[in-house]
Amino acid sequence: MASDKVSANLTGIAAALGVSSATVSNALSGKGRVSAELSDRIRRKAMELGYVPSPAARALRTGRSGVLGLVLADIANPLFPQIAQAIEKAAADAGFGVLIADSHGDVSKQTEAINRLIERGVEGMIVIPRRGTRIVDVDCPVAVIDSPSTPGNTVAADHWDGGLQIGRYLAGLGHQDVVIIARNPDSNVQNDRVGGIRAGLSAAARTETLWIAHLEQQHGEGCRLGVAEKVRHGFTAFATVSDLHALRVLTELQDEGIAVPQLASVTGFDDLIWAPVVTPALTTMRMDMTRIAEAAITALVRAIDARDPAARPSAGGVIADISKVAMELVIRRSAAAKNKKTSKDKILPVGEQTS
Amino acid sequence: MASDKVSANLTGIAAALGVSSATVSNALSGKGRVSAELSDRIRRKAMELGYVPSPAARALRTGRSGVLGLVLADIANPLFPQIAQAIEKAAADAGFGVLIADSHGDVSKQTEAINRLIERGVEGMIVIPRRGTRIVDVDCPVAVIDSPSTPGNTVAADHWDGGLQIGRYLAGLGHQDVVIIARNPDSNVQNDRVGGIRAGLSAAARTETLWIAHLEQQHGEGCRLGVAEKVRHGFTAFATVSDLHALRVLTELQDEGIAVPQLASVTGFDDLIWAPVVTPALTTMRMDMTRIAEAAITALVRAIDARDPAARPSAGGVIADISKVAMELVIRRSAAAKNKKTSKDKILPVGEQTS
DNA sequence: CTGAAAGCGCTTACAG
DNA sequence: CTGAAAGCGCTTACAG
Repeated sequence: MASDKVSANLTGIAAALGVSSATVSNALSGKGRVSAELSDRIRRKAMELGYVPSPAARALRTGRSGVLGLVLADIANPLFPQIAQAIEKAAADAGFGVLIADSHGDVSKQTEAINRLIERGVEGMIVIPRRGTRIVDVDCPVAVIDSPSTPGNTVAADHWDGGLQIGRYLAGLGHQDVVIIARNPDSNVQNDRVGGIRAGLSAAARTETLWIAHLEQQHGEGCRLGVAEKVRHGFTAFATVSDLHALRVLTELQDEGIAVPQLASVTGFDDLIWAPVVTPALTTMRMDMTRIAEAAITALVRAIDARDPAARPSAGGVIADISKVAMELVIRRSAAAKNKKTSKDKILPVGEQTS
Repeated sequence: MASDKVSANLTGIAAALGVSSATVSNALSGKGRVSAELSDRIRRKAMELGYVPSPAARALRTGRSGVLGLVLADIANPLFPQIAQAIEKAAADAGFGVLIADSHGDVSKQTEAINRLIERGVEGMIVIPRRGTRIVDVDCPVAVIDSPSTPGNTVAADHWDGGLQIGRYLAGLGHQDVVIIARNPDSNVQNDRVGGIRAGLSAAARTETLWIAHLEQQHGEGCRLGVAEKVRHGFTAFATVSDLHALRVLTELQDEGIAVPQLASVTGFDDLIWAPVVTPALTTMRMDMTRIAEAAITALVRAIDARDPAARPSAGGVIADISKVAMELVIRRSAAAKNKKTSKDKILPVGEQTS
């Protein structure tokens, strides 16, 4: 019964067995300096007493807490679940726990959040920074996940290439008039995606970029995007930089009686949770969060291990690997060939071709 | 410059000032046993040396890590961002850090996740359990956030009442034929919401409940829900148990040319990120995550503090407070009075009345 | 008001 | 193969 347990520690196990705590430690850590027979007895006794090593004592002794920090500009980001899940998994696989800190999109709080994490003894941190912020001068290794265009970036999806793939896909479907939709021109990620989309369309294509932040500044949050109007002006496709925008475009179009994808194609980005379940299901770009998280954690752990323990324990700095992870096109039904009435239940073959 | 710092510790500060480390400790912790003048000098020196207390040493000495665990059935849940953000904030305000653990929806991994957290020295944990799971026998205080109908629940939104409010609202709008949509009949949260909705509708109402899990079992994930068919059979409203389902219903209806809310009303739950930006914006129920998180953290911290430090340090157990936090109806445009063509840009007055 | 000392639970050279 | 000892950096009675 759990209630019979006494707080077992190394000393307790040692005493119960009449051996030294050093031996117990060696046996349990499996460094092989203890005879197999004694090791066995020690392990059994540890089990029996429900021994859990004290992380505090171990951390104090070794100087390693086994904990990483995850700093997010805004936890409420719809992509956050995927990110957090992937980071947590990669960290756990590398033997680390992860402490979260939310900077609530506020630059000054980002610094606060970073400091809180340091005060809790993290050995390194992953930062997904707020647009335009630069992370410097943190007293521990830092891996930044942002966009390859961000200085000091460590890993990122290849957002530009993702845009390129979408642009080419749309071009391949015959679209020549496309509206590109993003939120904020200050975001490197969004700019990369927009640039890629433009580059992927045919050179002769007519293109127009809508920045939602600008629209909302004039008409208030959640305002209409005026996409039906664009269709009337001959645009046949809407390439957005996020599934959230794609959804907004899709429902606005449908609400105005414009059939998707028959009369207008819509594409998103990120393969967010609703992308596969809306009607029509969204064609989108997916990033491999698992690989991104693994790359970030690998770089971080390498930096942590490289730190000379004899030197300043606080040796920090941003890891600049600038490695890019490819994005993958997910073809569903919200984008179709221009001017071709498509059967609703048929998935179009991909006619991919360069502009 | 950061690079000039030597790992400053209490002893270092003490040595630099020619005082004892006990005095430095007392001065810095502000317990007031040190003269104001000396305290000042100590604080200045600490600042100058960039002193950061060692969390490991403090934890080892005091037996308190200052860290809480957050265990989620599935981080990929769209509600997770709100939850994590609120928990992180409430924990930080109470002086705790939060370590995350994802059980990936898997029951056995939930136990693993809990153990990992304990091995990292958390003083208590918040668990948002997988459907139907019961948390028992954890060696530290546990606060469960689930549904008030879940045994061992600590705090929860009042899901049943939320359903009741939606049901009454729809009844007030004149809806007599409503389809209730949920995913999984094993979920207490979903059952509470469904039960509440039914109770809120007029006794004479015709009601039908669609379980998405059943549909998908037959027709595959992301299959059509067949809502247009329901409209043809005289149903005028779709009360769903999540904005994700509401979105699915909305787009399917729109895709089939059925105008929302003119021909069919749709309601959701949780006020997820897209609820305000789709067209028409979703009428939904919002839960006050901040209050839920605060209640959970408060109960948890109380339990942690109540633990007799002289007794088993592992004294655990699930806190059963069963407190309920009211949900709030968010009226937007996706639900409207039955048979009344509404101007698209007008928000309907609430005609709330009991069945 | 200030200090000397013990001890939290580990790990790691170093001896034997 | 096993053990005695030191020490990680703090906090906390206890003396003075």
